[in-house]
Amino acid sequence: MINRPKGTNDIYGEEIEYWQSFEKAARKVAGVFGFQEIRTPIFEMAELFIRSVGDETDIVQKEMYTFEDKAHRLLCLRPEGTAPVVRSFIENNMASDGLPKQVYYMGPMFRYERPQAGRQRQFHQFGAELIGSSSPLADAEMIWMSIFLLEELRLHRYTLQVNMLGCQNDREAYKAALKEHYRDKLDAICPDCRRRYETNALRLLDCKVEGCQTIKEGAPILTDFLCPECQNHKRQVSQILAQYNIDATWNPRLVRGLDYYTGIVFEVKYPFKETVFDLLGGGRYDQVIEQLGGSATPSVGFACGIERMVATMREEKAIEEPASLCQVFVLSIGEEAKRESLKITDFLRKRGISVQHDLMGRNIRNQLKYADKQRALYTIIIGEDELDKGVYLVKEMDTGDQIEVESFWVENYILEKLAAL
RNA sequence: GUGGUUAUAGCUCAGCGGGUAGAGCGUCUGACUGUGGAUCAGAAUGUCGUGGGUUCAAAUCCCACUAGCCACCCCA
Repeated sequence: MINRPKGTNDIYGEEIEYWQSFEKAARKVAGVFGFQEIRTPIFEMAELFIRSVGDETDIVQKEMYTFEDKAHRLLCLRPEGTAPVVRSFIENNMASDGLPKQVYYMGPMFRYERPQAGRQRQFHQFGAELIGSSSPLADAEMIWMSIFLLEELRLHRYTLQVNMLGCQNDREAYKAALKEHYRDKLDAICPDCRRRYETNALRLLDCKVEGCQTIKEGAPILTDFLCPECQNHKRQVSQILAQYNIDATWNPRLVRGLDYYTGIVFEVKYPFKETVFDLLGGGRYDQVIEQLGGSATPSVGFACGIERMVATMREEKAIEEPASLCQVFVLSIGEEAKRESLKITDFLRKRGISVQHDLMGRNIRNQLKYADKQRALYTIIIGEDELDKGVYLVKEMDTGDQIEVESFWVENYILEKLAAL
C-alpha cells in the first residue's frame, strides 16, 4: 500500500465541487478587473527564487523543493507565484504589449514544512500581479480586488491590515533605529529575535514571544521614518480605499515574510475555528523585475491560499450545495428497452443534459435507488409494458409523481420540463 | 527543525487487568417476482499504520520508524 506523500491531499468528490466553486468566482473577479490568466511552469531554476524571494527567508533557507536534473541544472518546485510571473514578463518581453500588464494565476505551490491546519507541502494559490504602475491607484486596485473576491465569495468577517514600508532609504533609516533600540536589550529577548536582529531586523516586529512584547512596544514606529513622498503615497492609498468603502486598519508593525516587498503591503485575516487564518497577502515589489534582469518596473500583487479559502467558505457555509450529478436517469428493463434507453440518452446528452443509465445490470428497484442517490431530477422508465403501449413513464423524483408520455415525445417532454426549472 | 497527541472495516469509533476483532453509518442484496427516499433482514470488506522486542500466546505491554492532527518557527 502506497500512501500519498506527507503534506499532500487528494481533492475529489464533494471537496472538488467547493474548489470549482472557488475557481469560478476567482476567474470571474479576475476577469471583471481586466486580468488575464497566465500559466507558468511548476518548476523553475532555483536561482529565480533565491534572487527574488531572498536568501535570508525561510522559504529559501529551508522550505524549497530543490533538485538537480540530469544535466545538473539546479531546479526547484515553485514555492510562490510572483517570481515565475515576473520571469515570464521579462523573458517574453511583455512590456512591449503596453503597460500595465495584469495577469492572474492559479495552481499548486510547494514548500517543505510541517503540515498543520491550513498548511500543506503542496498547496494552491490564486494570485494576481499588476505590473508597470507605481501609482497609489495600483496599490488600491489590488487591495480592492482582494476584497472584491472575498465579498464575491460571501466571506464578510475579514479584517484587512495595511502598512507602508516606505522606500529603501526610509527602511534603512528605520532598521538602524530599530537595531539601536534593541542594542542594549539583546540579553532580554528570545533567541529567534537575536537571530532576526542580525539577519532581518524588520521581523523583530513579528515576534509573539511574551518577554519580547514590552521591548517591542517601546520600539520606534516605522511611520515616523517615512519620507514626504512615501507619506503622501500612503495618504493617497488611504483616501482611495475610503472612496471604495474599504475598511482598512493601518498597522505599522505589519511586515511580510518575503524580502521583495517595498512600499504598500497588506494582509487579510479571517477567524477560522479556534485560530485565525492569514487568508491572503500582497504588496508592492518595485525592485524585483530589475533584480531579475528586466528594466526597472514597479509592480503590485497579491496571492491567496485556496485551501484556506475553501475551508473558510465551508466553515461559513458560504457555498451552495453541489449540483446534482445527473439531471435524468434512463431506467430500462430488458434488452430492447436498453436499446431505446441508449437512443434517448444520446439525444439528451447532445442537448447538454446530464444523463445516466444503468451500467450495472440492476433490477428496476435498484436502478431507482441509484437514480435517487445520484440526485436525478427525472427518471424515464422503459420496460416491456411501455414498449407494448408506446409510452414511457416519466417519474419526477422529488414528488414521486409519474406520468405516461408518448415514446416519440419523451425527449421533448424532458427538455420542456428542465427548461421550466 | 522543536514540542504535544493520535493510528482498529470506505467513514466515525468501541475493544487495551494479554487468549488471534466488533458497533453505528455507508456499500451491495433481499423482503417488495416492475418502482427510490422510510422500515426490517442478510452479505462483503480488516496483513488491528510498519518493523522489532517481551510472552506458550500481543490490536492490547515495551522500543523504533512512518503517517495523521495540533502548536511553535514561518507562511497562503
